Amino acid sequence: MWMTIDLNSEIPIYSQIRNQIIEGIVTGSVRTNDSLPSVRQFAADLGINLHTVNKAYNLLKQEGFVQVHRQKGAVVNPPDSYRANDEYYTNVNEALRPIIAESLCRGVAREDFLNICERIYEEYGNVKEGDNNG
Amino acid sequence: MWMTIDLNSEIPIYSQIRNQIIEGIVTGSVRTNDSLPSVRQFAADLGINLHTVNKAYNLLKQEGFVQVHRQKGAVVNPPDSYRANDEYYTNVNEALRPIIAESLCRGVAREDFLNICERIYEEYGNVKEGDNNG
Amino acid sequence: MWMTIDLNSEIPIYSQIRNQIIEGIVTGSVRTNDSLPSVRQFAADLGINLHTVNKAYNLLKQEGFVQVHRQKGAVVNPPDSYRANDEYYTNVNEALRPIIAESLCRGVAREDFLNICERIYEEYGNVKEGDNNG
Amino acid sequence: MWMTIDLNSEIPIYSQIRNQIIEGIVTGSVRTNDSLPSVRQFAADLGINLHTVNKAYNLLKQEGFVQVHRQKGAVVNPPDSYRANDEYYTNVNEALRPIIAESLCRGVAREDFLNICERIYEEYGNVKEGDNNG
DNA sequence: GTGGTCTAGACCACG
DNA sequence: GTGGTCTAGACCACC
Repeated sequence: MWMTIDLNSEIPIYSQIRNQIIEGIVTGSVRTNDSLPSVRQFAADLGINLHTVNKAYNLLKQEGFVQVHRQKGAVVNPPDSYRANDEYYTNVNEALRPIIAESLCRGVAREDFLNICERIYEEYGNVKEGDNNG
Repeated sequence: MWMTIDLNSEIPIYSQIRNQIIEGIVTGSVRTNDSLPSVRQFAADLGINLHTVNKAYNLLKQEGFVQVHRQKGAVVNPPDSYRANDEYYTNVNEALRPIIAESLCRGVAREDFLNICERIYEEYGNVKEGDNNG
Repeated sequence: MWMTIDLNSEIPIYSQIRNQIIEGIVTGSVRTNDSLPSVRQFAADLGINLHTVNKAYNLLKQEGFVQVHRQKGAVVNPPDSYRANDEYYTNVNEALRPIIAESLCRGVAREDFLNICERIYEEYGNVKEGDNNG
Repeated sequence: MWMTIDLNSEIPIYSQIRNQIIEGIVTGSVRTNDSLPSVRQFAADLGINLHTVNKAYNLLKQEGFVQVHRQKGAVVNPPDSYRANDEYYTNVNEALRPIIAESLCRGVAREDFLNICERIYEEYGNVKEGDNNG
């Protein structure tokens, strides 16, 4: 499967998995109703422990991205299940504020910062609201 | 000192300290050549462990924001010491990518995301490159 | 047959089947001496595994609700076969205690909780003792 | 600590822990801002694995009952953090419906069922809304 | 000292 | 075969 894990990263492995699955949803390589690989399969492929994959899946479940199924494993929810809500906007704000503060502090112009964001958006192919899957 | 620590936050206390000192540099409440409070003083004021403040200072030192003198304690460097470099741009990109991916996934339009960023910039008073302190 | 299975529910499918058959007895859509569908038939109708239906039937048998014949399949017992006994009262108590504890904890007034119960009773049409079937 | 674990119960150990801590909040033996025992300590006391206790604490955290702290461990939230909301009422309904259906089916009169509930309420000392702690 | 992460391996419930 | 639970033991981050 399309995924690279950096065992030496500060980011926990389960977060890396979670992030890349979300990326997959954005880029269209993971679609609504797709089943993710079984925890055992995926763990074997990535060379990590099955519990680590399981934790990633449970995190995605808790965030509304997937539903965990007895037989089919983790199945990707339709986009409506994880539409941005107030809680999410709060979280984004809290995540962005220190990043932006540091950028300002380091002398990065607002335009430059916004350009970085735009470039990332373009990487993801300018997916628009509602087009990401389904 | 102007600082609020949330002991219940998921963000480590030393990161909260580091973030707020950077915010202070951005807003001008912390200036070049200012001495930060001594670790003992600061720890006592915040009601936290001395080692925690020390860790925050060492992080800031490592990132170029301050210099640690034996006598004067942690002293804020001039802006040139921590101008954005390639390494920083790499880090910002890595930090932003999963945030933007999740926003896309959750159906947040690019314009909305950029507006959130702009609003944070305005909170910081539209500080421009080079104006932040000194 | 009148039954909806939620494959995504946390409740095991065999429990869902068992619950809905009990509901059927309460509402009168399943009567004493009725034969339940054959495991094969039922499994095919619901699009699930044959073993799952079998497990539900065995559970119902063990609880006294049905009898399993070789020919007629699962046949609904008369109400006397599954009248509440001490064991049942013990079970109900054990099931209700954590639910009530949590309600209290979350600030739900006793009257509100009892009203919820009453409303469910009314959904089931105020069936009275002994009137449920037969 | 006041807690009894039944290793042979169908109810997972982590659920038993979670239930009894909620009971503790209701009866007043666990109060707002109390720290629960450390996962290691508690696991040793109960003769179970530390991860099992950890899972219980994380469940309580997710449900709003506690906050997990780096130093103080799991700290009980004020009642406002876990006031009943619409989601909770939905869950209660779903939990009660099969219990009530079975009671009806087994010939338990509505009054008897409500009496069972009342008796449990009295076990918990007729705690009223808002009186449970704080 | 605390909890968080990860590994390894077992058994069970589910279908 | 799947995920869920539990155990055992390791290392690390935090304070």
